[in-house]
Amino acid sequence: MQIEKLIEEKKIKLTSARKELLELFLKAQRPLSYEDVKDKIKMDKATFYRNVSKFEEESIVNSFESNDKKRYYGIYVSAHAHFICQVCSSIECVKSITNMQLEGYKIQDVILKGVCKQCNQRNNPPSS
Amino acid sequence: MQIEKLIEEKKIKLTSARKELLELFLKAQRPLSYEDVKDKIKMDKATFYRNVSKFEEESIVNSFESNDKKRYYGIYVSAHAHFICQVCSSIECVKSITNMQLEGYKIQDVILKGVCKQCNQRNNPPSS
DNA sequence: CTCTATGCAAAAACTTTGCAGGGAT
DNA sequence: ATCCCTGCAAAGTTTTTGCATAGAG
Repeated sequence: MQIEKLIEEKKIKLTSARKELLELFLKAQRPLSYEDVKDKIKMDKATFYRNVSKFEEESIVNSFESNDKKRYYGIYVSAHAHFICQVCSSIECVKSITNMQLEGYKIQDVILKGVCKQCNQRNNPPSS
Repeated sequence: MQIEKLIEEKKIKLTSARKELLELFLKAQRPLSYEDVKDKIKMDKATFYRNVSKFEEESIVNSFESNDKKRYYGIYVSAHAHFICQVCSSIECVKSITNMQLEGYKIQDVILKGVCKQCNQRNNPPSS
């Protein structure tokens, strides 16, 4: 199974808390905050933060802050952008922006901020 | 002068605190956190946060979080990306990535995360 | 003069740390 | 059996709010 593989190659133990957490991240298909996670599974905040921190060290997940002040974590997918709507705070994965390059730099994550399709249409309906 | 123009068109008062703050943002040429600001000018945190929040409402500045947990604020410049190094936490403005577009979305800011030139070279020297 | 902005202090929100007990290898 | 992980509680950090005073238009 995918999760065992993710962990086994790294030097950390696969505990049941970690398994639950990674399963959730895989299922979610979008980055999650501690608040999101604790609504789904019973897990102490210390355990959550210590584990995502460990996962980040091992490059299993990456994270970023939204405009709602919370940090969001998700399974690391290279060349995969996230769009954060400044109006409704929704987060979407954007697959079309993949091969961005900057000479000499290593780009690990791309975050786009702005107004999402829905909010955009709500404020500027196509008929106007 | 630039600052009076920025403010006068908006519906907020130009106080001396706001003037100092905007001058600092203009001079800095990079986004600043409250910690950066209070090292340069004497300003209470409440005043800082209330003002940058007001500036954001008026689209005078925009903001984002770094990986150091702090929020950074700067004069709003459209189509202007920021690169945040995950190793040294430095922030750089990237002018070469300007015309990114996503059908139906309004992109207001682009944040790139990764490893900057300097840290990249330190870990993978060109000679190796 | 009126209404908004400021500074201080206290509170809030999110994240981290210390410690004792529990679980994986 | 050992060493890392977990949960709880307490502390830490950054940001927000309440209130009385000061300042801008």
